[in-house]
Amino acid sequence: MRKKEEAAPEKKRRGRSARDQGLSRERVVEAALALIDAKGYANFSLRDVARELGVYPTAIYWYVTSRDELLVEVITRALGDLIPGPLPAGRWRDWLKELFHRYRRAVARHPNVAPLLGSQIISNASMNPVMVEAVLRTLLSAGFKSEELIHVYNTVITAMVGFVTLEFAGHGADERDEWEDRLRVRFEELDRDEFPLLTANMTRMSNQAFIVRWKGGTNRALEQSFDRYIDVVLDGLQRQLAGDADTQKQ
Amino acid sequence: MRKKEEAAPEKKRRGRSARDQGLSRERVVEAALALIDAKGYANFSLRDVARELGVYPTAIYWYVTSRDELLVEVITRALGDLIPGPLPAGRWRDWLKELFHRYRRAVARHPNVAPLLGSQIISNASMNPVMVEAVLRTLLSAGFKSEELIHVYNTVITAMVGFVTLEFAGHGADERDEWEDRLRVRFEELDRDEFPLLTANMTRMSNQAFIVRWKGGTNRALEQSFDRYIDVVLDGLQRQLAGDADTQKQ
DNA sequence: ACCTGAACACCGTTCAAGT
DNA sequence: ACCTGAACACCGTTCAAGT
Repeated sequence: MRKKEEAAPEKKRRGRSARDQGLSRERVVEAALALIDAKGYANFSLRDVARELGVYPTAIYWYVTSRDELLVEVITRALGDLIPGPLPAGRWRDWLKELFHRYRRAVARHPNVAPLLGSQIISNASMNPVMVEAVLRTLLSAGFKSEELIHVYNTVITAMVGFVTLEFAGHGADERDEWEDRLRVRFEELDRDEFPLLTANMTRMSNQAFIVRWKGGTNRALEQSFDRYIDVVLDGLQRQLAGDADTQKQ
Repeated sequence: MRKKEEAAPEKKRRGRSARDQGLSRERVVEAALALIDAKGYANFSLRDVARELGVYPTAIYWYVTSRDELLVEVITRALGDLIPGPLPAGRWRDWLKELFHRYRRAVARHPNVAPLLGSQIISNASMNPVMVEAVLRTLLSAGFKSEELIHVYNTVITAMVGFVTLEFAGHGADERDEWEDRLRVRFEELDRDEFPLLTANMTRMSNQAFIVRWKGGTNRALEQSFDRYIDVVLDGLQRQLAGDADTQKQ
């Protein structure tokens, strides 16, 4: 064997030739994530994964039942372990803060998966009961009552996912330049009388404000905003907690 | 004319036969949104739009330069006008609350566009300078300083988009049932000792909590959570405002 | 058990041609 | 100006067949 490498599915054997000791679910997921990292989600295809691994497209289906199932697995792998270690009692704010930052760092490492987060099947699908349990524990220890637990929980998940998704789910690497130009032009054309605040704050806002920015968030520009956002949410939660205590006393 | 309806591109002339007085950009966008509403974003295709309008797929390109451009237009149409009317000075909380609710109501009317919001090209692309300007005006009138304006602005946009995207961007109508079953099974299998809080709060959380819920948010189940979330954000913003005032006095 | 190989029913988009 | 019609280079997925 290894005499007649006939290159049936156009074996390109790039890098460390992929077909070494057969496929596995892990190798398929790994290849998929690598491709999304490299070429963006918009250009992702199962057939590319197969090409990369040097097999026929249909071989993938032996390890994964559909494209969507593969994507769920990719997300799970990209996010990794998010749960902070246990913290001293009363430090629930720090625990949540750490959770949010871990999430952001994970997505920052794989910005091209962002379009899949918070939308699509994936948000529900990659649900991790261990994380849910840990968040609930933290919130109860903070003093939230179990009637309101769901709502506070939802607030926390939104806080974690919402900002970062918006931040990184710009356009794929390819389309970026094109959109940059279009947006820039649109903004330079804005009337100063009609949009006084927007034009006045242009320099400050460009590339740092959602909707207005034209670069994807692969850089650290929005980290400040993220921290401010987290503080707002945590302050809000704490106030609600204080409010509960008040109504309890009455 | 009208004698030889040869049905070239399989004219199905469903409903009020589509080809009445020629195409237009508006009719294309309208048809696209209607299709997404009816069959979900996952099943959306340009060719379907053409079929619906009784024309060849390539005819679409006369009114729209690409699939993505069409989608941007669809979003814009689905969201409609979000900006609340002017409110008495000092009522910035109410103004923002109204903005958030308008956004949620718009998405609730077209839940299938949710996967496009907050992710994809679309968040930036459908940027509306009028809205940006209005938000900035409200925030400045609330007392936020212009150095921190961007960060507060980003917080507001996240608050608006994040929750609602998560809420409605479940699975398309088709896939829903399948995922329902899988998730339900996963949860019924959870160990009570390993996940005490999760299993104890099962009844309360199912269908109401992100990640845990298996039904898409087409119903009103999460509206309560949304209102709580909004309060948290607004409380948080107000506290930051108070904090600013304090440091200014020192 | 694991993968090939052919085939099906689709896509978005380009481009020349018609009217 | 507006649309047809053919064509290109792709898709995800199914299923029988090989080893």
